[in-house]
Amino acid sequence: MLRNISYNTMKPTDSEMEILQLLWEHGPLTVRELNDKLNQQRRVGYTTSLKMMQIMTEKGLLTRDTALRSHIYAPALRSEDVQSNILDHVLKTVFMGDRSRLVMQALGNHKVTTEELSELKALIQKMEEK
Amino acid sequence: MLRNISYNTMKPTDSEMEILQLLWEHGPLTVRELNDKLNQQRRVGYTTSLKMMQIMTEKGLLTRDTALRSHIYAPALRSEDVQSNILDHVLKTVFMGDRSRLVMQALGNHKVTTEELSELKALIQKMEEK
DNA sequence: TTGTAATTACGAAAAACTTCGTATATATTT
DNA sequence: AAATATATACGAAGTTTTTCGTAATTACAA
Repeated sequence: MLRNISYNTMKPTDSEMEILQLLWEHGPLTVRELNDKLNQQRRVGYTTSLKMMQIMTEKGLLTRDTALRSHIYAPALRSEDVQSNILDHVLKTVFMGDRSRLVMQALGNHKVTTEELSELKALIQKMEEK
Repeated sequence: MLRNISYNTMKPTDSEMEILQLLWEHGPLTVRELNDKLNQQRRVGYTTSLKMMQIMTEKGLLTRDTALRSHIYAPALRSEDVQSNILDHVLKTVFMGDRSRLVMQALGNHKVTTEELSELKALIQKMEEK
């Protein structure tokens, strides 16, 4: 079956995100290694992880090195790019494009550390300069 | 078939979000009315909208008034609550809980209006006071 | 080298989501 | 009242996602 490449690539499912997060965090892994880490979070069969990673490779979410018997998988995209695309999608579909409402929602109702606050102020400063 | 109530209720699918957005925007609607509005965005059959709305009612995403022949559907949840829950979910699964990174991502790479900037500064002000 | 363990490939079942056809009931019109 | 239009209910097909079993292949160990 043919799988989508470009558009859907940018909004992985929750299960795909789990795998991507582990690869971003730990670097390229074999199926065995990834499945072990995944099983520290929840129970998943080995062939399930294998199949997921094969499909994600078809979709262009992962790349793999087949030089050795145990293939080594890596994310095909930078985490920032995937994050940015998902956020854009949420912005459109959930917040109807109202970016400041999204930001308010993200900040409001939660305590923000002083460190985060100064980061934010710095960012705002930089924006005002332009 | 049994449908999930509480947890999945809070993260509607994209199609469900389309319907919720229209109801939040225009208030309670009949299937006919909603389907008409939906068809201003894309082509959807009447019974498709009907079925979606029935399922969403089962899930607890919508309520309906069956007093008249044409049932009237309304969102069961406030948009802020759904937005907040989706954002929390994205925060966990996509940003690994790093809230300030999410905010930076939402602000960065996009031009922000001066109006949005002052809103933001006001919010930060309020946070610093606590 | 023969058997055991580990790996990939493949297919398919199960579950969730999306779409719509058909049947049935209810109202409206002529 | 009969024909026509409109609504809901129901079932099911088509898609996508998730899960895993089995077979085939490759390495390792006795």
